Amino acid sequence: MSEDILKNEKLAKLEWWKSQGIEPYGRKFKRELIASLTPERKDPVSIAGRIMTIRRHGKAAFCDIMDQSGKIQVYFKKDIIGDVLFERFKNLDVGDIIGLKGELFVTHTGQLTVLVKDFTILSKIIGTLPEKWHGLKDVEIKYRKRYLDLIVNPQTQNVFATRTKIINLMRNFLGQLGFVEVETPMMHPIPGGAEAKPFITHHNALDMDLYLRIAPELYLKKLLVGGMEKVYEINRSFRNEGISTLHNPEFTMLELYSAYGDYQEMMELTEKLILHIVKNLFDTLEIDYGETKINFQPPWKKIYWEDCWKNLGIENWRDITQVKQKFADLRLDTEGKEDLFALLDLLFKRTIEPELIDPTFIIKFPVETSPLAKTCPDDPTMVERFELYIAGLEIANAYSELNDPVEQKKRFIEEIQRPTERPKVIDEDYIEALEYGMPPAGGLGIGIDRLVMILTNSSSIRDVILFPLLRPKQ
RNA sequence: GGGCCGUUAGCUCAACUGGCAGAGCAGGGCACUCUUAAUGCCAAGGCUGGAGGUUCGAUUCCUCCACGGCCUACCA
Repeated sequence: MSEDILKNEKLAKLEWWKSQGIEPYGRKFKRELIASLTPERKDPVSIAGRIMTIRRHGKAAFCDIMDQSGKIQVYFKKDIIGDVLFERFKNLDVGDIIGLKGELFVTHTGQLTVLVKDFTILSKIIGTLPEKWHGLKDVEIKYRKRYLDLIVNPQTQNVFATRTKIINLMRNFLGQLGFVEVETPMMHPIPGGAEAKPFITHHNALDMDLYLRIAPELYLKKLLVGGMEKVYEINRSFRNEGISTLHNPEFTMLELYSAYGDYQEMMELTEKLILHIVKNLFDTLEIDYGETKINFQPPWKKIYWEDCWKNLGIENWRDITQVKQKFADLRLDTEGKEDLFALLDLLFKRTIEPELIDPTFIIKFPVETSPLAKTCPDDPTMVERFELYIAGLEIANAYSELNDPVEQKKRFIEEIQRPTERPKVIDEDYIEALEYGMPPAGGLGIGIDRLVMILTNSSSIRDVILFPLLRPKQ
């Protein structure tokens, strides 16, 4: 059956409704939530929702009506609603949105059902819903037409309800600790706060190029200078890089800063925050993720970054020949990389990262990889920083914030001297802010999309973003 | 950007080594006033993602293109 024919049949029904003097796209309808209905209810009920199935039996029919709270069976009976309404009922389709009034009863098979007394059409479907039994499986259609996915796949509703819950749990946890939620610019004159290729846009009136933010970090720390001591932003950031099961060009992070704290405090906070979420979502601290089980039981494992290399048998990770030798020993391809940190990063990804299933903090990183972090008091070549890994995914990144403006400027200069596709500009505005004195602070970033992936057992970031970026069809 | 795989009816899927493209659901008609993947009967629905090529003959083999998936690269 071609799509046009199906559509024309629906359009004919639409015309039928109009010919009866009924507007098939209705207005406000006073209704109660389907999930609130219980068998004890004796008085008339009023509900609205989408028709998901119709089982016609000549002069009667059963339908399932779904609203966001749930689904209930309703019973249309000709000798109850009369000839006129029953004729209207015949011109309803699966997918139509209706409002109805009736009384609850329980069928012979024990199912709570609304005996319809009156109903009205609120929105006529013209398209055709995907099949009721198998649902919508084609991932391309799921992403492009997320509304269809949401209508027919209850699991999808679940994932996004959980996503919202996670973010709400973050907000109430942080609120209780006295953190203030703020909003900072998403259009930056100079991209900063992370090492990533930015998107460029243009402001006409000011005739200036702007960059979509790659991270809110520098603005949030200006707020620390201003005396806002505990701030966070649940931020959409944008990175002009590849797309994968772990990367969407726009993604959501939690970034927070706590004055007079440090990375140790951030580690405790991270553990408590994620445990707060896990405990509220599940009855257990052990959850399934794909084929593996993740155990969130605290305290979480802590491994020094430097020890990762010792454990691999690399005596001195700064010796690039030892690092290259390890690649050779493990028969791993260096993929043409020559830079020490690029090689270490790759080796970490190949050998260590996949093993970090239960939440694990990797602690203290080389200063070269962390231009915004404070160095360790006992070792100026390393910084007070950690990354949190769960299920082999990098979930969080935090450090003791560098608040020395002179040191910061030096680091920026070193940074732009390394090869990068970013504009070679130092954010003097940020340096100037530091010159007015930023309190020592701990800062933390958590990848919300990835955390949601883990807590909803999703294998692709696209499954936790309502409208992931796809190339336009045709 | 590279490699591999996929694309068949509105949806979910078949079609062996090249031989008339098939089913369930949805939609249409008929019957049916407690069904719930309702049931029974009838009819319809396709340029097999697009463009070329090989062949008597292509959903099937080859080339190119489009879109997607996985891996990989880029990536704090």
